[in-house]
Amino acid sequence: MPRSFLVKKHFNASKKPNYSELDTHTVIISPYLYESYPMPVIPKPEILSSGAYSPITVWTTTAPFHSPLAGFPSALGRMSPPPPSDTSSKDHSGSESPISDEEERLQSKLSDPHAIEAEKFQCNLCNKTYSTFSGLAKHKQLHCDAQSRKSFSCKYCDKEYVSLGALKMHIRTHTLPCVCKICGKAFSRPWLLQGHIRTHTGEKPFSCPHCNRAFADRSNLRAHLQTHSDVKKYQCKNCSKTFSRMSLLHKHEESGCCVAH
DNA sequence: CTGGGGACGGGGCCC
DNA sequence: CGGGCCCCGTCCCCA
Repeated sequence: MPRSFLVKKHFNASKKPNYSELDTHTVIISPYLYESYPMPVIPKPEILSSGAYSPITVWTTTAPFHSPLAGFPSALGRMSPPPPSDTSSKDHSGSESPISDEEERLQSKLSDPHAIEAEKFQCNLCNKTYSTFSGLAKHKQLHCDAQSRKSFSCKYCDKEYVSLGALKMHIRTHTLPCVCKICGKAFSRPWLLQGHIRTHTGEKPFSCPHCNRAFADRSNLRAHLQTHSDVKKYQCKNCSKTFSRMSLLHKHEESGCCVAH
């Protein structure tokens, strides 16, 4: 599911949202998120505290020798498939399996003590080194990972974050503290509100260097700039036609070009 | 139908 | 740690 459109569906009935309904923020938020939280919901400190904080439990994590974030679910970032070289793409569903795999790998090296000597097992968190993998694994299990993999869970949905700051930022998307004084619409962040206010004022601070056309939104200018480019950003794998927007490429693909792979 | 614009949302990064 | 900004992305609408 697209990440940001639970919110908007409520306005589908008409072109322009009826903000008069926004006496509370209720309309903005998908109701199922708040079954137990009658609106308006003001973010309260406790949602960030112990209840939401659940250490360890989350990461069934990946490659022991990568960054602590290596196994972080894609919720944190753009969905990019793991590099093929990431052999840790084994099934991590069982907490023991990664270790077992590594140990298995080591077993094959046991015949060559020099290899073991050369391959120090270093904790990527505290830089301690171990001569055996199991030593490192034990260390990580008991010390570093347990501390580093703290997760901060959103009280309103099931998202989890590695930092409190990230969680707080996310929670704003539920509480929508920035309210437009003109129409009452609420936003998660001040700059989103700023952009919205431009729709009232007509201010368009971003202008195209090629045609001087002005835009209220930088992203829209960026998209517009694509229209001046011969080779656009999104290319069809089949016919090499390029498109200024991903959505246009998708439409193109769905309309038939790439159907018969 | 297609291409483009408008409005908006979310995570990450930087200061 | 928090705010501001950037970048990427989506949906909707219209010419």
